[in-house]
Amino acid sequence: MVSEKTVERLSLYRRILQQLRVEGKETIMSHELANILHIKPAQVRRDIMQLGYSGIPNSGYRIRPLLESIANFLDSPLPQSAVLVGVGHLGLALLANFAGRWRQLAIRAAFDKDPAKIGQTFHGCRCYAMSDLSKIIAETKSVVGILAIPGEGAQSVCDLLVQSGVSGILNFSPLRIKVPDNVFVEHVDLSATFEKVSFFARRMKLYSEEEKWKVENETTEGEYETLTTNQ
Amino acid sequence: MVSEKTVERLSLYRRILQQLRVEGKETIMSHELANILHIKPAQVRRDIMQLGYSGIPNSGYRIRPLLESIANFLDSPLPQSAVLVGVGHLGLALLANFAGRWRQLAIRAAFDKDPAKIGQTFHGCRCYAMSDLSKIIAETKSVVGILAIPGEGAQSVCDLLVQSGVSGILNFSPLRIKVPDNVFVEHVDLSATFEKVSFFARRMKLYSEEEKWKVENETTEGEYETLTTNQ
DNA sequence: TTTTACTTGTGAAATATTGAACAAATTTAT
DNA sequence: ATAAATTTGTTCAATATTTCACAAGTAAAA
Repeated sequence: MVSEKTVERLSLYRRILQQLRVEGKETIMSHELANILHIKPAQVRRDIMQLGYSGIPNSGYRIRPLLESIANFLDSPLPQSAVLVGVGHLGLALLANFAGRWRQLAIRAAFDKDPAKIGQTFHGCRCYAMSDLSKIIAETKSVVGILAIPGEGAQSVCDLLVQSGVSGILNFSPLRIKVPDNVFVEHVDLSATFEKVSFFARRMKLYSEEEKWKVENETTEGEYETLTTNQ
Repeated sequence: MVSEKTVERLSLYRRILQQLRVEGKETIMSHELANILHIKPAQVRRDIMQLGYSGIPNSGYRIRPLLESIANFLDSPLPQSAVLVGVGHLGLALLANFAGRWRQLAIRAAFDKDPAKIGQTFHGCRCYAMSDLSKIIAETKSVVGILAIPGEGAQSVCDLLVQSGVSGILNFSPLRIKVPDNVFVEHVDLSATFEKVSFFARRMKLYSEEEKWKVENETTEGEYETLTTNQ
C-alpha cells in the first residue's frame, strides 16, 4: 500500500530531522524539508500523511513526535539482522560503514568462499564459511541478505539465502536474481549506474551548449520580431 | 526525451548481450531478454525501438548490430573520464571495481584530504590533493565526479566539481547536493537503501504469514461456499 | 475580537511509466 | 504456393507517481 519511493523519502526525512533536532530545532514545515531534498512541499505532506501524523496549520510539524511516527512506521519493534555474502572490496566497505553503526539493520555475520578470510573478523564482523550460511542465518534470525559478489554465483547464493528464511535481498551483483513473490529484492547495479551518469553527463553538456547557442541567437530573433510584429 | 529508466535498461541489455555473444548466440527475441530481467517483452521492444534499430518479425534481433546500436546510443565517441573524491573504504572499492576495467567511464584520478594518501596509487589510480582538483579535471577532461565522502563536505566539493566543468555527479554521500540545471546528479544513498530493504523484508514476512493464514482458512471457506451458494 | 497571513490535508489534474493487444511482417511447414 | 505460427512495432489502456490548487484550520497582528 505504501510505495518504495515513499519509504525511501521517509528514511531521508528521518535523517534530516535527527540532525535538525540535535541543532535544537523543534518544528519544521513541509517546504523546508522540500527545499533540502529538492522536491515539492506537497510530496512531503503527502508522505507524512501516510504516517497518520498530523501537523499544525501555520506552524508545521513538531519534530519530536514526527520522528516517533517515522520510527513507528519504518522500524521493526526488534532490531533486525542482516548477513553479508562476499567480503571483497565492496563487502569490506559495507562492513566499514554499516557493521555496528546502524541500529535498525545490523550486519551480524559475513560469508566468503576464500578460506583465508574465514574465521577472521572485519570491522567487528566475523567471517564464516559458506557452508555455515543456513545455520548462522537461523541463529541470528537474519531477515536480510546482502550480496556483494560477482555475478556468477549470485543466483545459487540467493537461493540459499531464501531457503534459509531471508525475506529481503540487497543485490550488488550485476545479475538480476530470481526470487519467490514473498521476497523483496533491491538491485544496486554500480556499473549500470556509472553508465547512466556518464550518458546524462554528456547529454547535459551537449544540451547546455545548445542552449548557449540559442541564447546567443535569440537576441537577433527578438530584435527582428519587435521590428515586424511589434506586439 | 529518453528516460533514465530506459538508459539503465539499455545498459543491462548490453551486458547481457555481450555475454550471449561470447557464448555464440547470434539473435535474441524480446521475451528472452525480458525473462532474464524479469520485465515484460513489450518493454524491451519499446526500449530497442528508441535506438532506431529494427528487429525481424518472427526471428527477433540480431545481436551484433543491436549491440552496435546500443553503443552508438549510449557511448560517447571518445571514452569519458571521471574523478573520484574520497579514498575511504567505499572509494577504494569503487577504484578496485572500476578504475581500469571500464572502457566507457574510466576513473582517471582520485582525491582525498588525508595527506597520507596523497601521492599514493590505489588500484592503478593516483591520489591527489584536493587543491589540485580543478587542474586535474581540466587535464583529464573529466565529465563525471564521484563523491565518496561523508555528508559534511559534500556540497562544497560538489560546487568545486561543477566549477571545474564536470556535468555529471555520482553522489554516494547522504547529503542531497544542489547543482545547476545543466548538471546531472545520481544519488546512491546506501543507508536509505538499507532501511528500505529492511522495511520491505519485514513487510514481506508479515504478508506471507498472513497469506499462509488465509490459505489455511480458505479451504474451510471454500467448502462452506460450495455448500451454500453452489454456483 | 477580528483580521491577516500562512500552512496543512487532500481531491483532482497532470505527468510518467508500464502493460495489453493487435496489425503487419516474416519464417517455417505443408 | 499457401497456410500456420510466431514475433515485431506501436497504439491505446492501465497503473503509478507527482504536482496543483484550494478549503479548512491556526497563529500572530491589529
